[in-house]
Amino acid sequence: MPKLSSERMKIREEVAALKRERTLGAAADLFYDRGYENTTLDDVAKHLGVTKPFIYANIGSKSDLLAKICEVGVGSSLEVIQDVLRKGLGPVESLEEFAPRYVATILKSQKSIAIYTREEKNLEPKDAARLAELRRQFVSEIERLLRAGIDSGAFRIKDPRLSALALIGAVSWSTFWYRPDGKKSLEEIASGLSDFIVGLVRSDLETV
Amino acid sequence: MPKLSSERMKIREEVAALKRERTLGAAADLFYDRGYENTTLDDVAKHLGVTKPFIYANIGSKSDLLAKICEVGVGSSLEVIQDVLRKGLGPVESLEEFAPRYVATILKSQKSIAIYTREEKNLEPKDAARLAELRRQFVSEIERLLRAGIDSGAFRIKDPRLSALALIGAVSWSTFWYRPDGKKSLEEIASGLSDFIVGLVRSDLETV
DNA sequence: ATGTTAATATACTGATGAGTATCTTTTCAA
DNA sequence: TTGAAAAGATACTCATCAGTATATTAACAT
Repeated sequence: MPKLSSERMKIREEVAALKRERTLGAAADLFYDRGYENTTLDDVAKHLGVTKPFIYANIGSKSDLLAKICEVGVGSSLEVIQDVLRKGLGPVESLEEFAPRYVATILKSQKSIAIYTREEKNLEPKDAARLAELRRQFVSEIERLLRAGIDSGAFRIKDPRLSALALIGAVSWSTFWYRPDGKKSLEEIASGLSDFIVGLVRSDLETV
Repeated sequence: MPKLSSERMKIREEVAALKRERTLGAAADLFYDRGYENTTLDDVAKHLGVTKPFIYANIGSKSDLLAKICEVGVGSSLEVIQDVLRKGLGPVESLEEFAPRYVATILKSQKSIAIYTREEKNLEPKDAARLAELRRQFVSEIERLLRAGIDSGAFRIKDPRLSALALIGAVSWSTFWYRPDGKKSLEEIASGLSDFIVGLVRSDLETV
């Protein structure tokens, strides 16, 4: 193996990253439109203008591809809540910062979330377990936020866990009906859904 | 073909119905646990103690099986909202009657709804279109109910369509986390989620 | 320039599973 | 009882793909 300058290494890595990104993008488009089992690796390769071994060399097996696509959405959702909680704001402020960012993140990673929801059973058990753990963490952070709001009297809800699941459901479900080219813009939906959520739990609002 | 008495016909039909019901049940269990593509018709037949031609004779192809399973949940949800609206109650009363019945229906047809959500891409286009139309009708009935409540000033929400989708999402999402053998009973969840929904839209409640 | 290695394509294999043709058993009317 | 038809099992076919061994081309260090 020839020694490479760090400059060249950098380019190599960037090229590799680009290939992975494009491959994941093409695969996500196809998995989203047709479903995982109705998409062959040859289809994905064709859409990239390459052939199957290209995918195996750069990403790995079909289920590796799926796992990497699924990770995007859960991963970024978790980052949002953790980032908000890290600031140590009060429950109302936290929720008001979290809600619009969360909805926007979900809509932006629409395909990833939809694919994860639909195709979880096609993940390798190892990947499924890893992602389920991320999801579990996410739910439990939201629950923690809601509990704090209940304790402080700022939220009108009773059951923090059930409310967390309902809230997550209301938002996650949007990945099935949202169309980027629809009447409402991403921003309008994010703001509408987010008002809905905030109004949902806050006890001091008459109309949202 | 020998002429059969109507009595005998009745038994025949009941037997056929029983076979279909059992077959759909076994298939739903397997599709729910492993996913559609990870379940073979031989698996389904094995769980029924029969062989593949039994399924073809009584139901049809694998995707017919899927379509019939998916229809259960959407169908019964639609029935609930239509039944409630038929009574011509006010928006608040309608919502209060609808919510708990809807959640209970969804939880009872959990597998059907989860399978439909996950496996829609594996339906024949014809079946997919038919079921999508049922779903569209359902959303639009809920939207109508919410709009009535907004017009009468009883509901705190602004956008009836977005709220309908959020509400449906909050409930439908439960099919992914609900476990019949979990801590909370179906009734507890139905009541909790339903209070959440009602409190969500009503403007005259302090705490739900 | 040139030899070496990395990247990618071509062309294959092997397993799988939906759907079916055919054989066998059960049911039941007369 | 019997024979015809309905129900179902056995045993196949045939297409599809994930994954890979091998051949080819491109990149690049010296």
